[in-house]
Amino acid sequence: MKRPTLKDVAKAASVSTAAVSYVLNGKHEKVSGETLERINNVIKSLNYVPDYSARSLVKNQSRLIGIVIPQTEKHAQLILENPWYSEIISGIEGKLRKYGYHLLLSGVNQGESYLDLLIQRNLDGAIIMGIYPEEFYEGLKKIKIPIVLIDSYINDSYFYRIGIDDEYGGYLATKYLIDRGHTNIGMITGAIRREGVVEKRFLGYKRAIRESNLFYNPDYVFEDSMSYDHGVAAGHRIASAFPEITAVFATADMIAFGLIKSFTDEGIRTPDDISVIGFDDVFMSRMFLPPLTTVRQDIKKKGVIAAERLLSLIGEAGDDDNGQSEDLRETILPLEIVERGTVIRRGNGQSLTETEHGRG
Amino acid sequence: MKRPTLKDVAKAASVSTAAVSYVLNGKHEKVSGETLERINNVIKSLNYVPDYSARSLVKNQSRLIGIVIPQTEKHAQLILENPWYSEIISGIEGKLRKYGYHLLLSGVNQGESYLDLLIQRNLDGAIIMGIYPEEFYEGLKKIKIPIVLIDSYINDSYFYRIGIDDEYGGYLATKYLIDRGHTNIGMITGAIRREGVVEKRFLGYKRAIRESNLFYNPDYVFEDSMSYDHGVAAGHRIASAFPEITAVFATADMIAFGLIKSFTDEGIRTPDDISVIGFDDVFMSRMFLPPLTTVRQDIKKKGVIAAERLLSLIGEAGDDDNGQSEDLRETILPLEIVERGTVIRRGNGQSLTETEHGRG
DNA sequence: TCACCCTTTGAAAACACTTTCATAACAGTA
DNA sequence: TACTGTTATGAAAGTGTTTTCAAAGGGTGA
Repeated sequence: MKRPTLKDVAKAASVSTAAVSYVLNGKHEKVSGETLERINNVIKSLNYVPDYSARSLVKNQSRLIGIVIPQTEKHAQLILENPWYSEIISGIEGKLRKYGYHLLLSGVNQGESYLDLLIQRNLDGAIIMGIYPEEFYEGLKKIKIPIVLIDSYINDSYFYRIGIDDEYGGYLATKYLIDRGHTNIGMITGAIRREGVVEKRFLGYKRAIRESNLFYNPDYVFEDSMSYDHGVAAGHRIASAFPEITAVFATADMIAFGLIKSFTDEGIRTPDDISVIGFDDVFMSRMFLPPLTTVRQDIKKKGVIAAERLLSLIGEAGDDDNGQSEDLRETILPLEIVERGTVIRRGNGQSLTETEHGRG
Repeated sequence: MKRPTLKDVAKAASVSTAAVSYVLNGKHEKVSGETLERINNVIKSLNYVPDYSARSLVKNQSRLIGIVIPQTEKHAQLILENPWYSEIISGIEGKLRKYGYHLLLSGVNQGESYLDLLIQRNLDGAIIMGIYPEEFYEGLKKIKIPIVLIDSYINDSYFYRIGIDDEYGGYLATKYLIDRGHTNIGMITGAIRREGVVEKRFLGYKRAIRESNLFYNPDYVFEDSMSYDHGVAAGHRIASAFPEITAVFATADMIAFGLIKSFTDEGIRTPDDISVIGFDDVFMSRMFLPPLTTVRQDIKKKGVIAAERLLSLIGEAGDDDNGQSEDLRETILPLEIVERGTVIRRGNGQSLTETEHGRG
């Protein structure tokens, strides 16, 4: 009752293993119609399924795609808690499975051992999220495997990248607040790292402020982590130390949720007392109360496109590229502001002349 | 510049491949200290990493664990959007990686092809979430692979199960509302399927009602899907057709969010006008405004335990079981109500005598 | 010095496939 | 009938490991 092998099938159909292999791989031109049918019958009756390990060994490809998710050092746990990742993975998985590829999901801290994994498991490609040390990317290049980077600003034409214009996003959000009469605008954000998305959004924030001839106050940017908790902490800090701030740009929706929560606890109402704009438009942003005004990117689509790009690199023609050969190295997805309930026009009310520089 | 193989290492160290294999697999007793060192040096200098495909082929094990996530038929997309899954996967991944296992994540619809995958890829085990057709489980049993079922009520001692007492959870939630003076209690839920968690929670709901000598009204249970959207729809329906309902039990936090949202849109305040209790305590429940009162289960722990159980089944002693050999086939995790801001005692206020049977 | 035993080593088979290449079979043509 | 060309088939080599088993090596005791 052992699992049948290709050899068993060959014997039962009284053909060579080569013939069986041919039909398994759809090389029908190598096999006559009659034997084809015979072999197929045996396969079915024996319940034969090919062994990927063996196949992988000889073909040197695994039909496995690696997905890399950054992992906090503290918790040694995936950042999956951030719904952003869930959404993008959902997009990736859907596409990949359609083409017979499977997902190898790994949390990665500093890149370290992932390179070995890539080699050991013969991965056919990888989709990488997050920012890692220089050496990681160098290692990636050495292993000659198709790589798609999501939200990375690594300036190396070796890699294929899917992203958004984060600088513009930051600008958009900030400008949106400025246009609504806000002049003291805080920014709450994760770590501003060299060439990371956050840095770009920060740049956009500053550009909007300067362009409008407002004063850029470094004290108004609260940098820590892309987390709910940071939002909470920053919210309390703003409430107690910066009453003049009337609007904040959170560089992630999760941060915005934390902000609003702590504002609420402090008795500051959103948007009546302070406006908040987020970034991402994760699934739950529209569920939040009040629904979050935010800079929307199509997260799931990002995943789908990343998967398509990878497939086409592997040679599976997964790209629904309509002929136009744009520069495939870099795909920038559009951004838009979705207006919901957390931003209000300042000066809309009555008492603002009285307490011009603050919420009171 | 090809990737070095074990054979290359052997040659460079002028030993046989067997010796190299021994040190790779930590069989140090087979290799003298001197050669051990020499081999290790060569491995390092050649940057050698073993090929899992080959190893897998001969050892007939892959160090790969399958994770099965149910998938909606419509969207052919993972249900990852539900943060519940993200959290549990996060728990699983953390544990498994520590032991050198990797995660193969798949969305599965009706079970169909997953059985083949299990065989093809030589998976060492699988963790299965969701409910599938009978044949799927039959197939699972035939392939003799360690399987851990999460939240399943399949009554078959072949499988190892991790879950909670859903009936009790439903009872707990409903009783909590009853104890706070509510008598007309709605239940909003996903599909009540044979032997599913939802059915159990439903049973608990009914038990609590009967036990308190209240009238069980089938019209008060809104069955559709475990989704935010269903919550929204049900909320509107309750607002327009069932003004006498003063509290609802949502069998998933996601549903509760939808409910509260639609109540808000209808001008019904939570908890002042209607109380809502959820189930799960997903990460975002405490972030919600108002923070959601809910039946808490430790989702991440569920994942960790599932992983541990699987590891110990595989023989990796991943179980931190402190000696007691309870019935490992079934692990029931505790449940507790976390009181936050969405349930209020009825009759607490003043006007309730006036409009005794309704919100007004 | 020899026999014996224990440790260390290496040759080779096995794992389940793919693919190349040679051959067999066959029909068609001169 | 012999030759050519085409197609269908199968033998065998190769893929990178693990593991068994036999042999070599080295020490010990007599």
